[in-house]
Amino acid sequence: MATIRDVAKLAGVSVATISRYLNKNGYVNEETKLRVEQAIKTLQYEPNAMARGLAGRKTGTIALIFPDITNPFFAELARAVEDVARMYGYTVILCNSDNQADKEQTYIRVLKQRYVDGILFASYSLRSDDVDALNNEKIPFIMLDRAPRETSCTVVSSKHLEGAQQAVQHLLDEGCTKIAHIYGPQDTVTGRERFMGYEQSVKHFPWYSPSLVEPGYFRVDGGMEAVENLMKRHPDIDGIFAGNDTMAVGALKKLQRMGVRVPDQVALCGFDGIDLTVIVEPEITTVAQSIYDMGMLSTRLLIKKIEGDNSEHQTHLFDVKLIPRESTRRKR
Amino acid sequence: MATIRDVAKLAGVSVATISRYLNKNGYVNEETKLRVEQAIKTLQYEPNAMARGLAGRKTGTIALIFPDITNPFFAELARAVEDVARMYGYTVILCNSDNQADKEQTYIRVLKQRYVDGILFASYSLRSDDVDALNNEKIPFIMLDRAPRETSCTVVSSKHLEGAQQAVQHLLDEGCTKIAHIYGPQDTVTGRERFMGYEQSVKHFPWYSPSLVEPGYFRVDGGMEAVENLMKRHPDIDGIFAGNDTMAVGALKKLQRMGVRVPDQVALCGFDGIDLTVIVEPEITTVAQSIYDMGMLSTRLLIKKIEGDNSEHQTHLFDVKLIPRESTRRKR
DNA sequence: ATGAAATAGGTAACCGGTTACACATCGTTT
DNA sequence: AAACGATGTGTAACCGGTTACCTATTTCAT
Repeated sequence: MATIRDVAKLAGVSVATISRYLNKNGYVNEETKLRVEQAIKTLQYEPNAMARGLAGRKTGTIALIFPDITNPFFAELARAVEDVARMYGYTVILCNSDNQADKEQTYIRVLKQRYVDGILFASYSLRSDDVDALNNEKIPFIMLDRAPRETSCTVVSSKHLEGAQQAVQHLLDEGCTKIAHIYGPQDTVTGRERFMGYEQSVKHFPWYSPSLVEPGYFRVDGGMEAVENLMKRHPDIDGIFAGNDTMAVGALKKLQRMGVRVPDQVALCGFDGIDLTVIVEPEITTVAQSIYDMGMLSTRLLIKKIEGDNSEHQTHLFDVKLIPRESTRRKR
Repeated sequence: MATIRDVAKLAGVSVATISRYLNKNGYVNEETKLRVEQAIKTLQYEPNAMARGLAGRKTGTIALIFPDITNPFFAELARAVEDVARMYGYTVILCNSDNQADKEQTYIRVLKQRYVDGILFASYSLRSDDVDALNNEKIPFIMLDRAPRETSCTVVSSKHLEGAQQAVQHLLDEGCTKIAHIYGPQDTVTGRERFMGYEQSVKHFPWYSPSLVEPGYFRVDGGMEAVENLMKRHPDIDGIFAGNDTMAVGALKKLQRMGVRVPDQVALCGFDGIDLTVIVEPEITTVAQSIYDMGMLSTRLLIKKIEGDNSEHQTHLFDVKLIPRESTRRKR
């Protein structure tokens, strides 16, 4: 591999000039520029990222930490992040924390050691002192869907509470008279807010009971298990709001296995808007988030921060949109 | 951030000793070791990965390049790779090439610049001269499922041809009398070999016709489109072998939309063994690969290579296993 | 007693970039 | 004509590690 000094020698200039040319800062004569370009080409010179990182403290890398690579939600998010990052010349390191706080911590350590320029958190084990620590280290980061303490970092999220209320209202509108909820991890804002939205929408009904909720851990198998327990306790449930789509898919699966007709006997609504919901039959009604847009915006914000934007921490809340599909289309 | 020299000063030794302690090479006295540990702790010292990479040419990073992050097959593969890498102290950079050759090339360039210790290719745009180039650069790599030229690199793959034949045989056993094939990209070994397996198994039947195959691009929507075209041309098809599971899922979806009963009217078999096949109803028969094991083995092989194993290039072929499910269970 | 081997640790060059600072030239302003 | 700013380029220190090479002491077999 050729080094910058080889190029300098061949072009008959000093390394500083090459560096200036590469980074487009400082003055370089037009003719010199041509000679440098020629030298770079003949030597097939590629600047060494390690040396660059070491000397300049910029690596052109951002990391996305997310909790579950098998959840299509994060797959889509990752694509958005990658697309934008690529556009700005950054590389993305995808880090799957597998919902384990220690993995997440390891990643943070490793990423700091590697001088990533910024971090996007779509994972949630982070406590507010972790956030403070990151702030102290001055490493730019953005939280997706989680805000341990609102003002201390920039957050990109959706209107989860509102969405959950829309979902429940939709089920009510379709004539459901006893609606259960499969909730996600309560140490996540997403899981918590959607739960709250459900609770607020149904608590004043006479049929409401705290035994109408079951955890589903944001996973397919969790959704299946939850349905089983719910239907055992309340065979007369006629509507289920699942805290995310993967759980909704699991719920549907289990309902079908139990011989419960969807939507006739039980109407089902999910949350997120991933493609999985239109792959199954019947297609599942869901509260769609603008996943790709969230990914794009957060990446843009992060890159801005990296490149010196010092504006205040902001919170961006995306609208959500209920998409009615077959799983809630009931004959009245 | 504390540096190695700070630690050296505090511990009252030279940087070489710290380095020796950190890398566990060379001799370090027990007492000295304790002082060093103490110093590291009080300074909260973390070695700088950039400097390490630059000086030692080892970064403790491996990259996994794959074509489609939305395909659960690669999600599972990625988890296996990550798990093993973690075990050996390596970090994984996940690179989603989105099936675009240029993205793949960009990644290779970027990864080389960043001194990744090794690369795992589950993507396939690589031509044999690319492979030669990698070999020349002496950067360890392993191909998953693709072997441009068998002897020039280590390959981990499955018995695709055999699996495809098993799939077709299974459909025949279940009484199918006209079997179509939805094939994957023909510039992939996987797509090609499964196609060949199908072709070899059916070409001697009187009902066989080249118009019984359609491309599905390994994607859900591709599978849907393919089914539409196939059924238009041959309404009497009673069996479909899809070249992978995502296409099979798409096929099922379309068949259901078209009012075709699965498996009664058309039996359906996929390939890969991803969880999606048991989420849909009916559950889809598939030829399962040992995805996780393939990921584990290839990562182990890669790390071995990185750590100096110079044995010959080998080809590891995993067995596949037909898993009969409802989508092919026919009343006879 | 002696020399080889094992143990312990220091010095300084090096990895391949970036950049502060110095210096030179040239056109423009006053 | 002197002063100044813009342009163009080189020198060398520095980023934070690794490691080759060297020195010194201890252990141990002969």
